[in-house]
Amino acid sequence: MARRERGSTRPSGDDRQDAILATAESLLAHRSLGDISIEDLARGAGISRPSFYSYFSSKDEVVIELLARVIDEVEGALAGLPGEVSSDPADRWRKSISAFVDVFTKHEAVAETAIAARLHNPEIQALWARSMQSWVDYTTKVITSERKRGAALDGIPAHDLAVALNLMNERVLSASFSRERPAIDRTVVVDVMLGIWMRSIYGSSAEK
Amino acid sequence: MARRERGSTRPSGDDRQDAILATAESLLAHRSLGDISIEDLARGAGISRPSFYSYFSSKDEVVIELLARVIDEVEGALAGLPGEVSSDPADRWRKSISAFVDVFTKHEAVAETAIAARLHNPEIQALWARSMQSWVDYTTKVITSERKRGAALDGIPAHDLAVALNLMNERVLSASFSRERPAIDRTVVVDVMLGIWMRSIYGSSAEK
DNA sequence: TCGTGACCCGACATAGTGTTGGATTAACCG
DNA sequence: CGGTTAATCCAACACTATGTCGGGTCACGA
Repeated sequence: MARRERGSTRPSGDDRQDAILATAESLLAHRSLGDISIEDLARGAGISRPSFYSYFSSKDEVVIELLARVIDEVEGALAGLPGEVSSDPADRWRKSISAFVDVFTKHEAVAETAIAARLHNPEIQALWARSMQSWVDYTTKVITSERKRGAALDGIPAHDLAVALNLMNERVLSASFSRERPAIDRTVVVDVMLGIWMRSIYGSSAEK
Repeated sequence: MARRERGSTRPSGDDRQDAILATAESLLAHRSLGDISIEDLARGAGISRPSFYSYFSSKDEVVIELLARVIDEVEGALAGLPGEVSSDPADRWRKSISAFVDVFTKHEAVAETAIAARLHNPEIQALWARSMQSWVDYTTKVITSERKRGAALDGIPAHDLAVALNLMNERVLSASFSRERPAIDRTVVVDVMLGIWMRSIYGSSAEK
């Protein structure tokens, strides 16, 4: 909000802003936010450090803008998911978990940066929370409808279950991508997560 | 490593080091590591800022020492857990999850700080990883033995399952304690986690 | 009492952030 | 086509925090 107060006679304004964002995303692929100075971002965009502040008031504001764009994509990905249960529940859940994984993969650097930066920045925290909330709401809705038709187990409140499973995905993916240890190999990570989702939601009967 | 090079004629040396650690832990209860300066730690321990460097080479070194002490406690907690299956599996898993939760709760500030600081410090990352690895190894061992006696489901590799469940606990607890949203209420968080563990390991038959 | 050495801190060097005010330049218009 | 305007730029400054160095200080043992 209020990230530029210049007028708009000159044509170069928005281009410069985009250049900063592009520089940030490309630098974040190789270094952490803390290792990138505002000077680096300014130089990358072809402007001086003070001029940076005409476009963003801090490094975090840049991350916020990058994250905001990813979140728009998240909302889109969710809208593309089936609202009703298809013939094969496992297939449906795999699709939605894969959608989550796809967003995470495609914007790996931004996601990792946001996860780290939210710890000291309430605004980033709020944005990330909004994104997670979208997934949780969707998950809760589907679990509830599966329970209504008698396919899914009761016992754990649907919302709590949805929160735990989505937080698990966030953490497990983060560990897999950043090659921490312990972690799950990238090649099987979706299968493992899906397995836990199926058993937690439906019980053992749902195993493949 | 090599965190003090003074000799040891004067008696005050180790006391000062402990004073720094105590100051750090108490300040971390209210502020994040980034909001605490070395000056704050030195003042709290009754020494000047330069003298701080006689005991620790950076703020992170202080965190490492605090975390190392917590980890010693973790190893102790694990040793106190039953190695064999008791009459009621759910009860046994509740005990081990509670042990994890207890450590996390008791050293909440250190745990949260370490989780945040590991993102930019490989040594903290390694220490935390070692702690998680302990839990994962224990979990893997128990799952395997439960499978051998035919009580637990096959399907997901035991190690992968153990990693995912332990990472879930880490993330879910962290969210509950720091009052993020979405999160699970503290009063039910153990029940929710236990429910997912039981269903993932045993299937629906294990529900209470 | 004096020497020794561990310990302490004043003062410095460095690096990054955020701000300011005057110079610069493009667009517009009379 | 030169003059006015206003957006844009950056050199230089102020501030904060980190990490370092070297000389001063104090307790102890001889």
